[in-house]
Amino acid sequence: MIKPYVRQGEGEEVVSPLQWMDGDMSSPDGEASGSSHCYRAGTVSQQAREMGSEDAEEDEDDAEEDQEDENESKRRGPKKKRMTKARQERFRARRIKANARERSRMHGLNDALENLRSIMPCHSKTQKLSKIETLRLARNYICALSEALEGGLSTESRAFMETLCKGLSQPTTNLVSGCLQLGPAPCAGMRPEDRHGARLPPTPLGGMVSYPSPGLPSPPYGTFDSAHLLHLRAMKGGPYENHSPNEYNAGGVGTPPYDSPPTPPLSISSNLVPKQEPSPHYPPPHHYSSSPSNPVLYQTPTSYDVHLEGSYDSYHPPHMTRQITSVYRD
DNA sequence: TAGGCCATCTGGTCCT
DNA sequence: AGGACCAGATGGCCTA
Repeated sequence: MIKPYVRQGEGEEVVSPLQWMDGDMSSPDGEASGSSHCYRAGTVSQQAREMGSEDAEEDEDDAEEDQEDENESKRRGPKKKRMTKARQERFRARRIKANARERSRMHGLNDALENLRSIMPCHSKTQKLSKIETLRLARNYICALSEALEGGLSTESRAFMETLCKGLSQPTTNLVSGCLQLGPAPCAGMRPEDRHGARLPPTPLGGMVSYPSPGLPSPPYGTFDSAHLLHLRAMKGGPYENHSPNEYNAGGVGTPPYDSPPTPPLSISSNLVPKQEPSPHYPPPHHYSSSPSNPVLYQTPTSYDVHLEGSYDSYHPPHMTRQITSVYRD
């Protein structure tokens, strides 16, 4: 497999297809580029045609121009300028510059996104939030903090976490709840009766009632940066009452509808406790599907749920080992 | 192997 | 003319 370029940061020079396409038309590693790899096959071959040798170009230009003149006379708009070699070179140089600018622009965008990630309440170096999830979580975070500021939401309440998790994918929800050392928030479409484990009595939201699972280690999802919330801890918390499921969607802002299901109480008292040693086999996989209208959405009950509300010491899915290991190194 | 995520290239549009 | 921004296309990588 020929790579036309490598990503930056890997110690190799970035080579654009346009650069190696020029000259002898061989790829950076010396292979002929004819069939094995064209970065954008159609475009490259088209450009190869445009940038062919001057002799061939002259002949073709003459022939093509005759035909083009016929078409041109029927066509409206400005006549297309002939691509002289000088124009082609200018075009190519401009294109290369534009590509470089676009690259750096996207790098800037990614840097900004990385900055955003770093101030998210959930931060994991290994299980990095995707771009879309970062934006969703950021939006939720702002909403949740706004509610907290207005006094309607305790930062320690489960509702706070639910607000954080609105519209997030199940893996991200797990990450957030893991950081908060909560069980995963139940997803829309998931019936309460599908959740295994003991039925627990309702808890006053915002209270510190805890239903700890015996020996429940904190999942290695990442770290919940409690410093983000410290300044809010002194604020009055309160029941999370007037929160309609779709209020955040009123402005048509992206996040899919979230039907808040009845939420079984879980331990929410530990979001500010020191990080515990995580289990090396956490989390087990969740099944989720997504659709354009509702990306998070369906979670089949798994043994994970059993473990969350009971003991999950015995759950060691071997196929998760790699992910867990990497997170564990975090 | 399919699907998600990502980086990059590219052409179009708008603006200066 | 050239830069910024955008969206579509493409292919690589990773994970379930």
